Amino acid sequence: MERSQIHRVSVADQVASILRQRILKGELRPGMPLQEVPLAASLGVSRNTMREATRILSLEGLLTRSIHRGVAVSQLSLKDVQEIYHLRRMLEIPAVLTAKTNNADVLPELKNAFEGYEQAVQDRDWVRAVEFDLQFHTLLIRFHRNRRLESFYQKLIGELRMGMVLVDRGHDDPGRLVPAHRRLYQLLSAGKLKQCAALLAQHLDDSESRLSRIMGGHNSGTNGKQKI
Amino acid sequence: MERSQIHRVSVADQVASILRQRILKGELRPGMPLQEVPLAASLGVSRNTMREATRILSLEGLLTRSIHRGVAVSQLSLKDVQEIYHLRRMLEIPAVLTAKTNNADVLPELKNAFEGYEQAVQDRDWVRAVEFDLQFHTLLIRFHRNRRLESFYQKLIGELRMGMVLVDRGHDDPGRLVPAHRRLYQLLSAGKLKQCAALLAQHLDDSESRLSRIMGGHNSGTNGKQKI
DNA sequence: AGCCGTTGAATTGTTCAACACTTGACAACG
DNA sequence: CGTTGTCAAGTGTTGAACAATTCAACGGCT
Repeated sequence: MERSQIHRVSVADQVASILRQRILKGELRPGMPLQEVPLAASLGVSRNTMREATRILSLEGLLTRSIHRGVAVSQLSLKDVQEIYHLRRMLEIPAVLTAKTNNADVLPELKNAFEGYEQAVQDRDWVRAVEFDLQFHTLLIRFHRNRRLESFYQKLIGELRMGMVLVDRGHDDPGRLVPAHRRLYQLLSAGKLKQCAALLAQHLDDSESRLSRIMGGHNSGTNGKQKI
Repeated sequence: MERSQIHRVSVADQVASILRQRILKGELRPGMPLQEVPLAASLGVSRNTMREATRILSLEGLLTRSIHRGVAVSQLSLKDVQEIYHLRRMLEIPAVLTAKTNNADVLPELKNAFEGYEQAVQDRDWVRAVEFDLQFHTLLIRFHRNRRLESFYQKLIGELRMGMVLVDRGHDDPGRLVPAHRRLYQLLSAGKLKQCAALLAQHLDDSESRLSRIMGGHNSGTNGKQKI
């Protein structure tokens, strides 16, 4: 009868979590404005609490504040995507290269992640697929054994998810880059780190060009407004 | 008569800036608890606004929230220092290695930074010295040309400053690692990137061991309490 | 004396209502 | 047709209140 932490979280944090999930699942689309009063009322919290929640999410990059104009779900530009992938390359590739010894605990989780990915793709559940995809890469970062880096990386990934979820709903045959994960895992567990890093670099390039192609394609199709 | 941005910042943001400065200057020492009501009153703002400000700073890592127990200025542990220096190495060294072409605009700023550093050390103004020291390294990061990375790095540096300012007040002959900056600049502007990277690695090692030695030394001397 | 439950003040978490300020749209006006 | 004034809607900020929780002090108990 010991709970590691006895559910001691403030309401503001819970509200932030709820909104975060909604954004990451694509329920709240990029560009969509959020009004304090109705939103607070719909969740049964006060306006001040809602403001604290939006403050949290805006510092995470998921919401964009514009003074006296309200908050809106952030919109990724192509430049943002470039920037984020630049960072992913910079962080993930060294991660697998330093993975030689201390991977005993991470490997099973990696396996679980790519298997869940494959399953989700089979089920045509794109939201879950994206989730597993990015969880796999987050696990790679764990090789660095650095909490701050991990939380920074997860912030990045959160921003990406926003963009990914809403394009994957379309078509664009996702799951084409599924087998890469399995192969990455195999190379990693075999200790072939340089090969793994090379494949990862290519995989990231694929992923980036795929995402930015779609985003550039019908940019105005997903959301015409650029404001806020 | 065009101001790029016409002073449009919320009170909460301004309060956060003020507190941030006080923390970074060492006026508010690590471990020190901050009470909402007196603090809000002293700055002439309401409690809610003060709460938004502390929310901001806690997400930056400068303050630590403990539910129903209040906020306190964060305290760096030795493990934190290790973690941050690990990241600094991971980010700064590749930065100088990729600095070959696009350094025209950064170099003058670098020069300005290390000259300001030398001046501050001559004046025995440790706060300013630390500021210039870390500004120099922040400029190195700029070689990556990545806004998100820069703001992440600055968050890291903010945490370090907290720890540095309060140990430098002591003795420990700061300024011993002054000449390194000048030399780094010279190597950089001469295009000797590999030498520069090597020196930088050594410089970071020096800096880390110096800081952690002092922190480990009279840990209980600077602040006995470990709570919150 | 030492242990344990209770009490109560102090502080934070949250709500609520009010007002000031800004924005954006619309209509009146030249 | 463009400019200007007006106005509603929404955010920014305040102040006061109440609920929930912590912490230390108190007092009874063995």
